[in-house]
Amino acid sequence: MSKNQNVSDYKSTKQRNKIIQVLQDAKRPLTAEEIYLLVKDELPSVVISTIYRNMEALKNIIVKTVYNDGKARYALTKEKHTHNLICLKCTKIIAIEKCPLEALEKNLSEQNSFEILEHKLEIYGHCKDCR
Amino acid sequence: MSKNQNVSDYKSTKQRNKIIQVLQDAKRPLTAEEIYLLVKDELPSVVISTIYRNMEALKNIIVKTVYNDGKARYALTKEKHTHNLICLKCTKIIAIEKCPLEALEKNLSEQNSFEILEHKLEIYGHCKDCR
DNA sequence: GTGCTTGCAAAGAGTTTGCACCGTC
DNA sequence: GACGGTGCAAACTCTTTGCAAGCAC
Repeated sequence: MSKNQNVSDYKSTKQRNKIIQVLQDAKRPLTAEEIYLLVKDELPSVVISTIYRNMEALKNIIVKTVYNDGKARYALTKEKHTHNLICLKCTKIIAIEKCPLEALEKNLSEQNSFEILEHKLEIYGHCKDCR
Repeated sequence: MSKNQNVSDYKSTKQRNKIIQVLQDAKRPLTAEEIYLLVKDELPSVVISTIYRNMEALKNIIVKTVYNDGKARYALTKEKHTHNLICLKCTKIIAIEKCPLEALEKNLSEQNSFEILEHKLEIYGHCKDCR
């Protein structure tokens, strides 16, 4: 029944705490390397496998999404569920406030006898500045 | 101005023709390895880099989507635009007939001053047999 | 002290690329 | 015959894993 604020049953380490803080501060999902570089600012000895292992260890509070560039992005699930508009020119990422799928999942689920657990939506195009 | 049925300006080779045929016959997006194995049935000497190079060469008629398992899937764009329900247990893939986003793109585009060129939607959960 | 976590190094998976030969146009 | 396509092998990127030392509880 133990349940800490952030990490439920995991040990609290400098690396883990900083990783969570980096994700909390992030405005958008981050790649493992982006997390690594931000953590490294404060903990220079950290290695990238520590990032990957924590993404696995903390998977209950993290969502992973692989983008079309082949790199996974990670974000805290406690942050509100978002999708992104991704600019193909400048790679800017714009969050969509309201998930457009909530209303549709019930129908999809019933029509296909499929229990929906999660979904991935990314929209690619050109942002205002790059059009 | 030359424009063939399938391949517009590209050379027609045994490998390329078979790759396109495999994609035309496929009921769902295929990984490079799946394409490779199907092509190999008929052309045993084919190598997987030929698949990847053709995915690049034919990118005007192919859509690539990277799933959360880190593998890219490829499908012909001429096939009708689909999204998939992906079972997390048996990895079965069920196509969704009607794109639920068409109706929403206009709003999203206007609200964010974003020119939408393509989108990716995958839904994960448990299929009828795995629930 | 026990067991999870880390750093380091090496291995794996998926994908890309250099090169010489081959086949299409 | 020229040029793009292919097979082969090696390289590259992202991610995962084995191991011994370190740290949290």
